[in-house]
Amino acid sequence: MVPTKKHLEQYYSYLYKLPLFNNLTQKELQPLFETLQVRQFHKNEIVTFNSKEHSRLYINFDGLFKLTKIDERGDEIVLKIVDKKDLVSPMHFSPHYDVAADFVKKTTLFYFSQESIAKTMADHHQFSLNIVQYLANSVQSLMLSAEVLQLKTAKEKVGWYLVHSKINSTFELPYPKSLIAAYLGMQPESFSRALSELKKEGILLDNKKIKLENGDELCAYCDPVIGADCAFFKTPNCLHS
Amino acid sequence: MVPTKKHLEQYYSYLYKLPLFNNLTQKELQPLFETLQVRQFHKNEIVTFNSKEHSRLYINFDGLFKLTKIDERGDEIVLKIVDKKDLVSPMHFSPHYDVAADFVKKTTLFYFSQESIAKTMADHHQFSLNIVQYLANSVQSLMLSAEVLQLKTAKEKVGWYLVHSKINSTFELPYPKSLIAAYLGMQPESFSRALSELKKEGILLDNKKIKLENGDELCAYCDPVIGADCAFFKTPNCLHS
DNA sequence: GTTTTTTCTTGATCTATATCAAGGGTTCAT
DNA sequence: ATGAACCCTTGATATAGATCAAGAAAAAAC
Repeated sequence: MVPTKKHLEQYYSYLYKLPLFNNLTQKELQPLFETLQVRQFHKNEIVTFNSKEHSRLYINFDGLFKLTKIDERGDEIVLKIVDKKDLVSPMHFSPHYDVAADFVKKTTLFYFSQESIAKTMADHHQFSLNIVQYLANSVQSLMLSAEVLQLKTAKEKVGWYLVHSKINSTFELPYPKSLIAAYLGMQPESFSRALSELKKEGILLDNKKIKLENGDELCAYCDPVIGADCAFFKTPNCLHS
Repeated sequence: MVPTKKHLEQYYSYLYKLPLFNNLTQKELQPLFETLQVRQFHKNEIVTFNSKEHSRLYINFDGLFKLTKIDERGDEIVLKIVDKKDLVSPMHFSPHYDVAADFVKKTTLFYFSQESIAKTMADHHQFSLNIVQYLANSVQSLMLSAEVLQLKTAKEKVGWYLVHSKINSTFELPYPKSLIAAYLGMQPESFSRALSELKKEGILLDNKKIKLENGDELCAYCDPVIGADCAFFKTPNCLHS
């Protein structure tokens, strides 16, 4: 899909603000931006992202999808919830690896071809650094997920997710509970039961809004990486001080 | 530790062959190699790798260790088994993330400071590309681990690991069973029981050597990424054909 | 080559979470 | 407003793998 001129200006200013393009000027980015492509996916569509047909870098402009793997039995893991401004780069996968993009909402993705990205990396060292930063963040968040999924109990997983929501998105659960449950590697029933356990500790979920009795109940479920973005990080009240 | 001149030559030719330095000449690498540092760790030593004190890129020259996270209860996950020639780059972690390096054998690590690496990336675009490749591989192998750990049963996990060993290391289990069990997120007892299940399918482990009755019994546990390195990949006998 | 230590196996039991089943809320379309 | 999906919750039951315990085998130390 080729976007209209009018939209393009709007798209460029959206892109320009993304961390991927940090410390690069509009002028430097212009040649890359001119290769921008746009594609829409409808709700419930499922697309296989492999490096053969999707040797690209995708940016979620608007919408929501999950990156998943499904096995022969139909069991699924959610590798990543891809919200607005998030990236996915099948261009970095090996030719034999693939994941499914499962669209939760109607979604508009931007993408750049592997060649455009490679050229921009060659022309602007800063862009290479940004790509490295993006991949390093991906590595770290996958390591953190592995830790959460393997070591935490159901209640701890849910508590941990609520801390994230508290710190990032102003006390609100950003997605349906069943999506979060899948991301945490548990069944919706277990998620629900974990929530009722947390209620006993003064942590209440009222129509997706997190309500706390004292305000510090979630600190027990925090980790230092997400904690660093908390207003109370390393104050006497914080566990990571 | 400053290595002697005699050792240095040997070290350089070792390094030069690593994928990290693909498509770079000895001459291009010389300035980086001159900043090489070496450190030894003894068996059972545990070191916290965080980006504050370990803002470096480590290369395992000789020995074996595991990258782990341990929680308050003492439960551990193994994020990666780091064998000879493998890399770990705490320099890419956020300042608040850390992992433990738990040395299984006496180990000699090489390392380069973040500054040396950054300079080499700036001077040689190819080196940036190699760093990107290394991180992309890390992302992919973490995604694959997540899949294996979450979706597979104990027996399938062990079968999957045996396929790896079969394809990479000539039918031999490279590490103690308890280490592999930990890497697969299971107890040694469960590993042992899984092995006896596999025995019924004609898959026998005789003193770390994998013995198969017909030769194709492990194919059921293969994945396409590791499968691509198998001699029979995409032949009629292969499940991924 | 014998002892000591570590690793592995096997059996009995326990437990957290999955699964199955059914009812209660919300949201959306008409 | 009313019905139809869909999502969530709660209860009963099942189960894979953990834990506990003890013995066997292998490796390391002397």
